[in-house]
Amino acid sequence: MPLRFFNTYSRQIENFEPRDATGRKVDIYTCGPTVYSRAHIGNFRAYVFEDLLQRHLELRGYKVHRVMNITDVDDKTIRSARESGIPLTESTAQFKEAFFEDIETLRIKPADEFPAATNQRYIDKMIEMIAILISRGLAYQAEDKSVYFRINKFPGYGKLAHFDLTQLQSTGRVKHDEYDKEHIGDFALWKAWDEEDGDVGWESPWGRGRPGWHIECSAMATALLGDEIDIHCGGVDNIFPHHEAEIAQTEGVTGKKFVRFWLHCAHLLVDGQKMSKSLGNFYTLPNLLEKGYTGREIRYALMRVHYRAPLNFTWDGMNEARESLGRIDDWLVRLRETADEEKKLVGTAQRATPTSEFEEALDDDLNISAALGFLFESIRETNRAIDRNELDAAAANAWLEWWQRANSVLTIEEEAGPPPPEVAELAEARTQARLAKDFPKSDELRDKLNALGWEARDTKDGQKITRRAGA
RNA sequence: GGCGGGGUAGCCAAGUGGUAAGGUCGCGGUCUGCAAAACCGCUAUUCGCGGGUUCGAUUCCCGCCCCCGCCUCCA
Repeated sequence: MPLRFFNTYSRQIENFEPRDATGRKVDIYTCGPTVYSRAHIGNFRAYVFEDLLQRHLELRGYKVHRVMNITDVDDKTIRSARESGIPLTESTAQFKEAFFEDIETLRIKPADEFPAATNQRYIDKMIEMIAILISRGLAYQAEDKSVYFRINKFPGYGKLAHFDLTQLQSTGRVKHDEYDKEHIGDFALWKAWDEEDGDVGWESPWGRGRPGWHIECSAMATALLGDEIDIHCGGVDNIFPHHEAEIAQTEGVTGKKFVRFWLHCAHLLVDGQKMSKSLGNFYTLPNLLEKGYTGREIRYALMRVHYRAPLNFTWDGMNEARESLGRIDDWLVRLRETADEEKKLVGTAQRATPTSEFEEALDDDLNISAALGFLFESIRETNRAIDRNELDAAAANAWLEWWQRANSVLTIEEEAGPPPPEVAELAEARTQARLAKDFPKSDELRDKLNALGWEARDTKDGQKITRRAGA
C-alpha cells in the first residue's frame, strides 16, 4: 500500500509521491517557533507530529531533508525584548536555547536546518522577492511606507483555506495602524519602521523596516529547498492566513506550484479549549517535568491521538501514557529474557513472527491509533505465549527486531540505566530478608525502594527491580 | 454569517455495508507469604439526534443538534 496523506489543499487523502524521480528524497518545510517566550506543549504537538511524519518516511526508506524556521523578529519578539529591557537578539537567543532543550526532551529529531529570519542572507532574499512582487503589480507600498501584498491580483488566493475573499470578515484583531491597505485582506510583506521597533530594522528599497511574518517562510523555504517542495506542515491555525500568504508570495515570484502536500495538525485543547498563550491555559515542558513526568511520557501523550483530531490535554491522559509505556517496558524486559534463554517449548506461539501491520497503519495518513493497537495486541499475545512457554529465543528476537523498527518511529523506549548504589543495597538486603523468610522486613524494604522510585517484584527467578515510570 | 475538524464504553480511541481493535480505569480469577507484573474472565444489543436507501448502516444519502478551531498574532 502506498503512503497516503490528507492534503489540506484538496481536502482529500492522496497517495504520496515525492518529486524526486527515484522516489527517495523528500523535502519538508515546517513552521517553527516564534521565540518570544517558552513554547507550550500545544506548540510541541505540532512538532511531535512532524517528527512522527519524518521518522515514518525514513522507516519507509525515504531520505528526508527537513527545514524548520525560527521566527526571531516580529511584533511579539520585539515586545518581549522591550519588556525585558534587553536587545532583541539576546531575548530571542534564550528562547531558542529553551526550544532546543525542549525538542531534545521530547526526542524530536532536529531538522537539518533551522534558519532564522534575521539572518542577512534571508533578509536579502525577502527583499529580492518583494521587489519582484512589486514589479509584477502583486504588491504595493502604501501611505504608511509598508509594503503589502495585493491579494486581488493573485487569482488563487483563498484556495488553500477555501475562503471566498468577499466573505472575509474582520474579527477586530486587525491592527488599526494598517488602514492604508487597499483591501482588508492585503498582508504586510515589509513593515515600515516605527518607534516601538527601537533599533530593530533593516535598510530596504522602501526604507528602514522589518519583514512581514509570511514572507520569511517563503524566502527561507525557497532559499534552502528550492521553488517547489514536497511537504509543508504546521498547525491548522496556520492555514489562514499564513500558509495562504506563503503560496501567494512564493508562486507570485516563481510561477511554480510551491507545495505538493499541505499537512496540518489539529489543536491541543485544555478543558475543551485551544491551548494558547493568550488564553493563559498552557503548560510548558518544564511545568510537566516538575510534576514528575518524563519527556517520553509527554511525547507519547502528544502522539497517541491522530494528528488531525483535536487532543484534549488532561492529567488522566498523562497517567494513561505512563501506564501504557510501563506495559511496553515490562514487555521488552520479558522479551529480552526470553531471547537469552534456551527453553524447552511446550507449543508454538500463534504469533511467532511479527507482521507489517504497524507500518501499514502509519502508511494510512499516520494512523497512530491503529498502529498502537497492533503493538498492544502483539504485546498481549507474545506475553501469553511466554506465560505458556510457547515462545522461543528466535521468536523473541524476531519481535525485538520488529520493535526496533517500530521504535525508530515511536521513539518511546525507556533509557534504562543501572540502579544507583543505595537502591542496589536495599535490593540486596531485601533478597537476604526474603531468604530468611523475614517478610515484615522484606515489605519494609520494598516500601523504601518504592519511595526511591523503584519497584521490587518477586518472580520465580528471584527478585527483580524496575524503575517506576515517572518517579 | 463563511470555511474546516470532531461527536464510538467512566476516560482516551481505531474501524468496516453484514451485527464494534486497542489503551486506561474498575470488578472477579490464576500466580504470590502478601504484593507487583503477566495471563484469563466481566464491563457499548450499541456508535450525537431524526429521516431515507438497503435483505442489512455506526459505516452511504438528506436534514438537524452539540463541541472546537480559522476568517489577517497563533502550532
